[in-house]
Amino acid sequence: MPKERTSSGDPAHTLQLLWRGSSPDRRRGPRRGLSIDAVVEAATAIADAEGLAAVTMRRVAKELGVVPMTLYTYVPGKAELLDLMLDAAYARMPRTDTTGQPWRQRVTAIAEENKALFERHPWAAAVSTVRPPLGPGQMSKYEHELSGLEGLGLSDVEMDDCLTHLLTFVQACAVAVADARAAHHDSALNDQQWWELNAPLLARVLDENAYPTAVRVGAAAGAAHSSAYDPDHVYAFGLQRVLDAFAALIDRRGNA
Amino acid sequence: MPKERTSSGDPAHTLQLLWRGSSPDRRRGPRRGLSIDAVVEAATAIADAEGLAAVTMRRVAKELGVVPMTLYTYVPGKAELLDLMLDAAYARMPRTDTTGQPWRQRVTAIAEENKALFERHPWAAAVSTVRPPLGPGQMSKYEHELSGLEGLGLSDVEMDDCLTHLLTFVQACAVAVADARAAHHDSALNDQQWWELNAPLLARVLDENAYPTAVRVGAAAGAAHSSAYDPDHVYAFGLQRVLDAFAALIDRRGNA
DNA sequence: CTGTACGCAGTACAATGTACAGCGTACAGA
DNA sequence: TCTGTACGCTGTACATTGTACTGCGTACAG
Repeated sequence: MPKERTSSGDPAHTLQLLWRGSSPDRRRGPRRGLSIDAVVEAATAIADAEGLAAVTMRRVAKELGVVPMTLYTYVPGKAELLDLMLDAAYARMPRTDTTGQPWRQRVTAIAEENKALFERHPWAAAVSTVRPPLGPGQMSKYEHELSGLEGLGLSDVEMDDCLTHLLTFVQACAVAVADARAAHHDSALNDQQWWELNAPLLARVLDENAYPTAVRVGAAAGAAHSSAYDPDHVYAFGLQRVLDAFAALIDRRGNA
Repeated sequence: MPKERTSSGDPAHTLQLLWRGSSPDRRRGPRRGLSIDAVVEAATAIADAEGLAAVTMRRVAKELGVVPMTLYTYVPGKAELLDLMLDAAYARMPRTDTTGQPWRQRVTAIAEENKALFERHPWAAAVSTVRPPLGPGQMSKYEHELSGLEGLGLSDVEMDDCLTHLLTFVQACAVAVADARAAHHDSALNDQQWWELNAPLLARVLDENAYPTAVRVGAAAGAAHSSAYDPDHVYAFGLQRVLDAFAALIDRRGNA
């Protein structure tokens, strides 16, 4: 499926919510029983504990002791709620100060911070960021991460390119982890069990002569990690590749 | 959201479907009006034209001139249908013969084949592959792509690692494109229009002094590509990085 | 004191995957 | 040739989702 969050609402209103624009004038009527932050916090708690699929308007409302429709007086819709959740999560990310450290450590720190984000909030990997939440959290994150890439001799455009490349990689890893978790959740099998169940069945229908390389390499990879797909290894291996790639780009620039 | 497809059904049955296991004995009752292939083909046609969200059991059934529940006599459920769609798409991928070419061209060819897959079938990017469809299409694809990585001095495990890294990257790019398409579809705005709408609003709430690097780099990146996010550029830039990374790994191995 | 704006609640609807039960067909065995 | 049964297909039904709409009561502005 395409990812979640396709806010079709009014951009101005969404931005006002993200930046917590003050209420325009004195409020009439009964006092508000909740706050945007409370709604976002409740939704985030549910998502952290049970995954994004558990975040339904009814569920969030129940958690807050109100009826579902009440939420719509705080948030225009579910898409905007996801925007707010994501920007709040960005805002809460610890931002390591790596000034003075060698660039590989600085880039690694950026990756680790994002990895930690997705470990604390696995659902965040599943939220589309092609139209990012343009809130203070996102801005501050972007500012912080770009700072880590300054002084390497990269152009501004290359800095953005490299950051995008790095974050795309980390998010892709997180998506895989989240998918595995979701599959585990509603198939009652974890990845290893699933493979152990399928391997012998596959061996029966698979002609080893037809796929010699696949069988050989697949066996080697399966033996090397405990399972056929080891997320930690994919991340560790991939991060080294990304660092090597940046090194090549930086060297090229330095010699030019 | 987590991605689609969490087949909770019987693995043995799913494998039998993927490999088109013959019906065990002589059939009784009325003759079948359709075939698995027809169902898979119809679903794929809908997904290609209107996205994965348009693929509902009711819609597929209507396209085939049957009632929704009829599909369940061909396929155990929607998850398995997605498995079959994906494996069929894998099977149909053109497999370029790159024997004898330099390794960069061979790796590039693998990337391009996958990019083409996602261009022809954008929905494929949104289907989770942490538990891949273990069918003939997937197997043949894996065999083909591994062959392209042989003879580089990489170990079997490294071949698998590199392939995973490459495919993860290409799929991540495709996911972004698919997300943008989906957002365009149900917000009536394409990415460029969305940015043009948000940029001036953002400028009003954004303190330029608080995010100097972000504003500077963001402006440069936005000016360099026509939009703030250019999928083609992200792919082209990223592929070069992946190739550089592989080069570093291969060189290291060669010198070891 | 009163009118009105606004927070909150309840009902309602369309869309989804699919469980379940019934109906009719066409082959297996007589 | 006749009949029982396995099986393809249909129709109805249900739980779950986001959210539009309507009504009620509150608390501040005048």
